[in-house]
Amino acid sequence: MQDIQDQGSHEANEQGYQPQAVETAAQAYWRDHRAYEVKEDASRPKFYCLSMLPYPSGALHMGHVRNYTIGDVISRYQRMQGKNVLQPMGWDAFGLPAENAAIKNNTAPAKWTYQNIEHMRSQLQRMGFAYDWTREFATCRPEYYRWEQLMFTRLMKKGMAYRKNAVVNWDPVDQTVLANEQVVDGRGWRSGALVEKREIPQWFLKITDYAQELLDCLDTLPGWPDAVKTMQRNWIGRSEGLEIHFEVDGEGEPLTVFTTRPDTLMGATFISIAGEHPLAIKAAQDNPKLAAFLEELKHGGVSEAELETQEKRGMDTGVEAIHPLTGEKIPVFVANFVLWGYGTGAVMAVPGHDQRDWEFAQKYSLPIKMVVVDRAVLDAVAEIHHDLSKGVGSDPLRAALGVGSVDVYDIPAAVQLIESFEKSIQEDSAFTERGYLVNSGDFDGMDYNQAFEAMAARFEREGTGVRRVNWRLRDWGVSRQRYWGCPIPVIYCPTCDAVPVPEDQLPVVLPEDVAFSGVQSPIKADPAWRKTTCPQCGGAAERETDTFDTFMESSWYYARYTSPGANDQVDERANYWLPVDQYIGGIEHAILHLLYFRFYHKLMRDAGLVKADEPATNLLCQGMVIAETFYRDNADGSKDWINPADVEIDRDEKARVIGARSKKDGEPVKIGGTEKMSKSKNNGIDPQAMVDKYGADTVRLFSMFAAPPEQSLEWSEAGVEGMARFLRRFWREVTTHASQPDHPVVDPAALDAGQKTLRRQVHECIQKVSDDLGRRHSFNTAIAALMELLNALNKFNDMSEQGRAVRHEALEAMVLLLNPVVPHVSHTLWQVLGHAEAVLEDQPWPQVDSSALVRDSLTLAVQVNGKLRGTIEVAANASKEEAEALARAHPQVIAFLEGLTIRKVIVVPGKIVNIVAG
RNA sequence: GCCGGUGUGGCGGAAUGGUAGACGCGGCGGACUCAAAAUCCGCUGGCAGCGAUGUCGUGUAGGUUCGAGUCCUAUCACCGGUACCA
Repeated sequence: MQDIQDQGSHEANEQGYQPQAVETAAQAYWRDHRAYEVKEDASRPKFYCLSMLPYPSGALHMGHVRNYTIGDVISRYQRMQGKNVLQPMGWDAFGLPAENAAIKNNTAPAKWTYQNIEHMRSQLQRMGFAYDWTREFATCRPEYYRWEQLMFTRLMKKGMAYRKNAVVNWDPVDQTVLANEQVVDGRGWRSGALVEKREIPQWFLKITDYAQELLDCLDTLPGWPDAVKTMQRNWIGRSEGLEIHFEVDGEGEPLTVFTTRPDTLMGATFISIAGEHPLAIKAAQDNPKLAAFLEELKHGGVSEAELETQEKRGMDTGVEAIHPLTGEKIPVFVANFVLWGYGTGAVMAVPGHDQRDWEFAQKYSLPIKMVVVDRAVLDAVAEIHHDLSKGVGSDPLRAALGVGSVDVYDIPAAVQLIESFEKSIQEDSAFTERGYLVNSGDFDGMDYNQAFEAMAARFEREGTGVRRVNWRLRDWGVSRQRYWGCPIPVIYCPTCDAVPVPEDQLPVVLPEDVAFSGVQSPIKADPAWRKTTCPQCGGAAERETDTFDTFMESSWYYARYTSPGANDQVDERANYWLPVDQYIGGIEHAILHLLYFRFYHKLMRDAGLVKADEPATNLLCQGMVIAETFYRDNADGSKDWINPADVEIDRDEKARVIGARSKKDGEPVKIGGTEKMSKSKNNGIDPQAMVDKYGADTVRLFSMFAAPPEQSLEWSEAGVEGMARFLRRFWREVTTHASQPDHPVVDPAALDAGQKTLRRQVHECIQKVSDDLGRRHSFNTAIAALMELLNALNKFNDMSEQGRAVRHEALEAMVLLLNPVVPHVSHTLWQVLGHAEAVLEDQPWPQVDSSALVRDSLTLAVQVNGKLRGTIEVAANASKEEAEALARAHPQVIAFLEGLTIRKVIVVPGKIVNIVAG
């Protein structure tokens, strides 16, 4: 054994670092030893590390490489801590791009998808990720989606799934429903036709039933980023308010509005309703102008971004509502910013105290009333009232305020203050802060909370309104009018209506061998597929031809990995592995996927399938991978994007970038800025090409080193070369050392000063890398610490016995510390250092020897008035007084203190001495 | 529009209220070489100065603090999401 290793290290030394050979050998070893296949083991703590599964779009991109390298580093690190680690991988295989590719390449979506999976799987394997491949699945397989269909039928029976009409983007030329992404500037991306809104019946899951729990449980997730939790809170959007009924002239039914600002009710000067509101539709029947306006509102897409940024427009319906407090008649407008489906589709408009209403009122010359003021204005109002009445306590406003002690009155000033406040509401902008009520009769002087309570009590007593908790969150629409998705397991019967497909008839299988033109779904076009019999009455019936939103599959895949082959959605094994200990994926999933994922987990919990309340305890959101863009202008004004791999950079004498040239023709190209890697800007860097050129370890190392995980990562091939250089230097350091005939053991008592210093650096490095990888997930600084240690080792030329012993300890530690990031290199160098072949994740993680960390002296910074003036060396155990005395004696300090008196000295032990003088 | 994030040398970034720029890239100088590549050594925020050193400096404008890149207020720019892209 020893001979073989010596020979191996000798060869390694001669040839240097050969990434392709090293990686092939390590991967073969892991495969042969089934190194990353795991089973439930109650005797060991488990760790479930999950990266968001990829959509099989064709080839791995750098975003995948980054995501999965982070997951792999955490997985390998946790296993080296003795955990039973599950790290699975699979394919989010249904989706729109397969349909687009099918049209473009004239292949069936299924075939295209399976080919992509084959290719991308081999790419993942080439990266050396420690996955348990026995648990792999693709979500487009009936073995997977049958359980999702089963869950849906259970939810139908519980009343958690229901059908209602909902608005979609309709392309009138192609006669299809468009995704929001397929609507560009209000037009269909292929046909170019003006998109219309159309209502069609669709299936929904009652996520709103879980709104409160989804909100409350965020507080039980300290391991989730605050940004994600805040976005989810705002998305769920709990608000407490009042529903107020406005009687409408000539209508039996009152018009109901929801408001979170009932305190501003007296300032309501009109009502805005959505175009889809029944009142609007009715009013339009004998008002052609209004009918034309409603028709116009139907143009354009349905996305919130589009609706909220369009110009605010409206039209008077001619209908008048009666203000419930004043009895005044106020106009009802149709407005394009009121959304049908939020609240009641009608809002009371208070232009004085809502900016959007204010702008609308300005545009349509509607009255603006001031009913809420700040404290200073309220006091001015009170003073005037006091002066006029001269009676203490006779004025309800004064009573509410408790203003009785004001004895200096300046009436003209008070009037001026009130007038200028009112003028600003009339002319500048709405006053939207909470304040105190004026011009509101009995409610004058009240603050927001008092007014809310008083209004609520009054309306509830009179039966004209009610307290209501409103949610921004809407039920999850899961129907898609597309082919490449999981069929919704419903049968429509003329007598029994919508019937869930019985369990013994599941799965409803999507045919894969189809011709796909892109205009219509093959299962919608095929009457034979549709035709079936009703499970209840046995009569002729038809299948649902819509498919599920693909977020449905990605909402429970994490649970299926725990229970391969289970005869239900999951089995008991799920409760061993769940919840996921570390989930990793892009920040773009902060709301939709991660909310559906949490919701679906609660559905499974309430079906008795899993026990935990939340699916994942820790979440890491990694940033995008970006790259420089380069282009040339074409004659027609368009741009010709040139891949960064084909461009050379020109610099001036100060290394500033002054231009770029094509490697192909040497002619200049323009620099277009750094952007997310994309096909459209041709700035994608192919991971495969990088792995072929540098090896997987170098690519992994760069993607972990170049930026902290949550930030965007700029790809730089020069940076990649730097990583390759580091690995070559490390390789040389280890192989050179290993070629020594013996490897002595460290004797701490026998070390000289230089050896002690190096050993301290080694143990400081172990401490930092352990903390950075395990707790902070600060991979870039962990790698920087290892680079620093290699630089220190490089300068350490001590060939004495203890010198070699310290070096040996350092190199063994480095091989293990680097293993999570560059597992192939570590696998090989571990043997070079004289160990038998092993799964390195089963080796214990290096431990810090705290006695090696002890220092004799420390460097303190010395400041005068917070500005650095020098440093002092103090004994490690020096007192504050000793540190202060040394600082005062520093020549620079003395110079800066000349003519000043010392007022205070702040000593922070081990850090700083700050002398405050003036 | 709304919600969330980011902003530091020529570039990627470090600094967990305590010496701003660790580490890497790029650049400059040198060694080795017939030469080049690779490798190794040294220097490298701006301004002033031979130098010691001084001074300015973390998007912008204020504030809190003995001390702010870090905390607070306002503001600008860019990025992500915005419910049918995944």
